[in-house]
Amino acid sequence: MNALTEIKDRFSQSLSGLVDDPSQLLALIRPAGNPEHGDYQANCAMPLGKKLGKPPREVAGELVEAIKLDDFCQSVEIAGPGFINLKLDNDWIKQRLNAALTDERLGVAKVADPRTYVIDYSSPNVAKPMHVGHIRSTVIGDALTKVLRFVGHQAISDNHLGDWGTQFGMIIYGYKNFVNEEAYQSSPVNELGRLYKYVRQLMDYHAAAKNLPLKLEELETAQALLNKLESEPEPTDKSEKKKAKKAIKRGADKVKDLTETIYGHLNEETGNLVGGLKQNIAKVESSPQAKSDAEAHPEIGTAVQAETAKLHEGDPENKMLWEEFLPSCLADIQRIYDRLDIQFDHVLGESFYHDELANVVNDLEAKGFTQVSDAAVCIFLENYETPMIVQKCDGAYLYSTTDLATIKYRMEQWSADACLYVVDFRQSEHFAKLFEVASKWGYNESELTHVSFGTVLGDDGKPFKTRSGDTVNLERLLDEAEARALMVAREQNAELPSERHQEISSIVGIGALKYADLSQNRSSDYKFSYEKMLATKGNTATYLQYAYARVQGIVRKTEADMEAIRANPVEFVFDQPIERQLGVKLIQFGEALDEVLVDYKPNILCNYLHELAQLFAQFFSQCSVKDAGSEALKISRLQMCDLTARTIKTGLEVLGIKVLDKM
RNA sequence: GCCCCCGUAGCUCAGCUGGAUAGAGCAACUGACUUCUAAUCAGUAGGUCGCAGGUUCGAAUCCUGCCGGGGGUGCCA
Repeated sequence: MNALTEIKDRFSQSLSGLVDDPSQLLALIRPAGNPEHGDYQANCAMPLGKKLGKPPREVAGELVEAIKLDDFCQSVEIAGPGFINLKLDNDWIKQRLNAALTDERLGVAKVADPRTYVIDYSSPNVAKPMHVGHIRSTVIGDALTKVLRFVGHQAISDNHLGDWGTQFGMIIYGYKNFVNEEAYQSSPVNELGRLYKYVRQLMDYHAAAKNLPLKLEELETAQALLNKLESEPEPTDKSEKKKAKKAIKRGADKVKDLTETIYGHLNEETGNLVGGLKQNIAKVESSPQAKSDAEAHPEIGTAVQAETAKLHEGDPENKMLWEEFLPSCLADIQRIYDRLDIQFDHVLGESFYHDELANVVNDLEAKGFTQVSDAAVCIFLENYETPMIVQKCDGAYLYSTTDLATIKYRMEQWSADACLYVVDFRQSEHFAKLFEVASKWGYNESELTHVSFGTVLGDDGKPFKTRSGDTVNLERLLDEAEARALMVAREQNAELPSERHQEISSIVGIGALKYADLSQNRSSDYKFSYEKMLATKGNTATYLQYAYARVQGIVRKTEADMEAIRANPVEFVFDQPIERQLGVKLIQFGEALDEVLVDYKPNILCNYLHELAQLFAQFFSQCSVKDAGSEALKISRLQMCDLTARTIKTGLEVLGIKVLDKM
C-alpha cells in the first residue's frame, strides 16, 4: 500500500459518514505542491465546509480529530482556508523504503482486480514506408501495454495492420504494368515501394489534370468575390461591419486554400513549394517515361480500384500476388520494430477479418440497426449528422465494418474487459460512432477507449501530411538518432571499444526518440523537430540513463555487494534533507504508475522519473557514498542508490527504454 | 453551416475532475571538474497563463462571448 492510498483509505471512512460519495473529496488528496506544506495535502475540507454550512477550518479540525494518522504522519497541520497538510513520519518512510528495497516489484502491489486489456496500436499501412507520424501510436501503445502488465493486468497487444486496402490494389496494378523484374528479384521491398510511389504519382497526375481547370475557375471566382467585398464601403452599423469583416476573412481564407491546393505551400526550411496540383502534374511531365505511362493509363484510378475489388473477391491471380508481396512488406516494417524493440502478441490485420464482414453486416441488418440510404448500408445515430456506413453502394465494405468485426473478435476470443485504440486524434468522431454502434450491437459491458494523440506537425506548424511530399522517413530518423548518440558516446568514453559505442548509441538514440514522444502529453499536437527528438541533454531519456549509469559507477567504485546488502538491509539514514526528499519520491513510484492509467498518459511517468533523477543528481552532488563518514550511512546511501537505479530502470523499462551500466 | 481540439517564459512543452508564490527543458548570463561519470550541479534573468466578462473564500484550470491557429464533417483509412 502506498502512502496516498493509505491516506485516502483513512479519510474515506470518516468522509463516508458525511457525504454519499466520498470519491470526489478523496480525489482532492494529493502530494503537496510545495515542500513547505509537507508531503501530502488534503483539500477536502473547503468543499465539505460549504456543503455542511460550517467554516472549512472547523471541518478540517474535526476531520483531523476523527482520523487516525499519527501512526505514519509526523505532523498534521491545518493551514490557510482549511488545507490539511500531512508530513510523513520518517520511520514510516524508512520502513517503506526497506520494503521496496527487498521487493523485486519495488513495493508496488499488483492490482486486486486484474482486467484484460486489448491495446490496438501502431497499425501502419504496410506497403507504404513508415514515417515519423507512425512513431507516436507505436511508442505510446507499447508503453501503456507494459505499464498495464507491470501493475498486474493482462494486456494483449494487437497490431491491426492496414494490409488489405487500396494500397495493395496500387502495388498489384504497378506490378502488372510497370515492374522492373530485375530490380524486383534483387530487392522486392524496394521495387514494391517504387511501384507504390509510381502508381500514386500517376494517379495524382490524372486527378490533378482533371481538377486543375475546376480549381482555377474556383480560385478566379473566389478572388473576384474577395475583390468585390474589399472594394465595398465599410458599413457604419457595428454588427454589419463585423459581418463584412468576417466575410472578407472567409474569402481571403478560401483564396489562400485554393492557391495552396493549386500551387502547393512553401516549405520554410527548403524554400520549395510542396504539394499542389501543379506540382503533381509537373512531376510527371518532367519525366518522359512517366509522361508516356500516364498517357497510356488514363483510367489508372478506376483500374486500381478494380484490382483492389478483385483481390477482395478472391481473384486467384491477385490473391497470389498479395500472398507473394505481403511477406516482403511485413519484413520491411519488422526491421523497424526490431530496432525499436517492440513486439506484438498478435498481428491481425484487416485481411484477417475480411471473411467476417458480410456476417457483420447481415447481423446488423437482422437486428434492425441498419437503413439503406443512397444504396449504401448505413447506421444512423443520434447526435451525428452523418451515418456510419458499413457497406458501400457498390457492395464493398469499409474500415468501419472491419472495426466492428474486430471488436466482435476481441470480445469473443479474448473476453476483453477493455479495448484501447491508440490512434490519431483526427479519427475521434469515427471512434465515437464506432463505440456507439458496438454498444448497440451488444458490446456494452466493456470499456472502449480511443486513446487519441495529437497530430504531428511540421516545422511550419502545419500538419505533417504524407501528400506534402517531404515526410521524414522513420528509418532514417532512427539512423540519425543513433548517429548523433554515437558521436557523443565516442567523445565521452574514448577508451571503450567501438562495439560498446555502437551498443550505447543504439540504446541512447532510440531511448531519446521514444522519450521525446512519451514525455509529451499525448493529446497535444506534436511539433516535429530533429532537435527535440534527438536531444540527449535536459529532460530526456539520456538524463535518466545517465543517473542509472552513475549509480553503477558508485557500486563499482565502492566495490559494494548489492546482493548481500539487499539480503541484509540496514535502516535508512536521513543525514541530509535531500536524502529524505529522495526517499519520499522513491516510495511514490506506484502512485505514478496508477496515475498513468487513470487517463492512459505515459508522460506522467516521465515526469515522475525526471523528478526522481533530478533529486538523485542533487543527492549525488551533495552526499558522497564512498566518503560517507560512517559505515551505517554509507550502506544507507548505497541502498538509496540501488533503489533509485532500480526504480529508474523499471520505470524506463515499462516505457520501452533500456538502461546501460556505463555510458 | 455544424462539431472537436489548441493558444502558458525568446523556443519546445508540463500543469487543466478549481487550491497556497504558475513549473521544467532548451537558448542567454554567472559560477563549479586533481573528487562516486560535467550526457552533471548551483545560481541569475525571463510570464497581463490569447482578450473581455461571469461563477466563488479561491480561476491557467469551470461557464459565456470575441480574436487567432488546427482538425473533422456518407460511401479513404
